[in-house]
Amino acid sequence: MDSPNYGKQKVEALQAELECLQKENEALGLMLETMSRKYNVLHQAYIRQESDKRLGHEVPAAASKTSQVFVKTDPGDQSLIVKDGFQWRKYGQKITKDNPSPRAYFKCFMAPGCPVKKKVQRCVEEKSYVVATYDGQHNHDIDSTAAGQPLSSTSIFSPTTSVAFRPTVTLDLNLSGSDVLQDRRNLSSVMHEYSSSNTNNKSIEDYVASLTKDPNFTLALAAAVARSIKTEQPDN
DNA sequence: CGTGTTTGACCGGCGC
DNA sequence: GCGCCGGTCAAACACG
Repeated sequence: MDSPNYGKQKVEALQAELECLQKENEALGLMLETMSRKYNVLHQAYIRQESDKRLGHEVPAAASKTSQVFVKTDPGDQSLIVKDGFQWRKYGQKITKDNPSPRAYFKCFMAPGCPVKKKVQRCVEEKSYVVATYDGQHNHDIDSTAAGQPLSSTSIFSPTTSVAFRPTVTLDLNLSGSDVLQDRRNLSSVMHEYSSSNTNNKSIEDYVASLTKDPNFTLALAAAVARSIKTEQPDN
């Protein structure tokens, strides 16, 4: 068992695992950075709203109707299609200054007069992710039969406030009312609970059940979980 | 031929 | 006032 081949295979396996973890870490770092930026924007907006309230001004509620989700896709797939259970009609596409990838504009047409729009753009730093920004609230229910399974084959991270849509796989990383350090703790807490086999948290089990449907996510997560368990329990 | 997508033109907001 | 940029419109085009 201690043959050179066995050692070589072990090194290769560890290198592959390390590479996998590095990619995972890059993606998580990117999301964290985005969340931090979002938090700063939201915090400034919150401060403005509070000062407006003190001055007796009415605060518009429109700001709370925007959400942003990260969707893991095939990096080679340029379609910018996010299956979220709603029916969207593309009405425009633009190249923006801050991102060489085109931004696509969609309107919801599942119900007449539905005001919801979304913008979909490939993430500038992590090409395997697209960022979908939802604007407005649906005036109708989701039709799961209309557009295939909603988001079940993709990995979703929702770093901001959520609107009334139904992601199957959503890590609620709502930033409002918390600080960045708390979000870091929440993120690591989710990963920790994920790695603990004796958890009684039903929602985590639901997450696992949903995420295991995605082979890519399962593969990457399994490596991360294994690494996490080793770190937590070096004796084992 | 009907429906959905593409893409250039246009418009309005914002910063300088 | 001007220019830049993001968002929207609508005619042309593609496809079933």
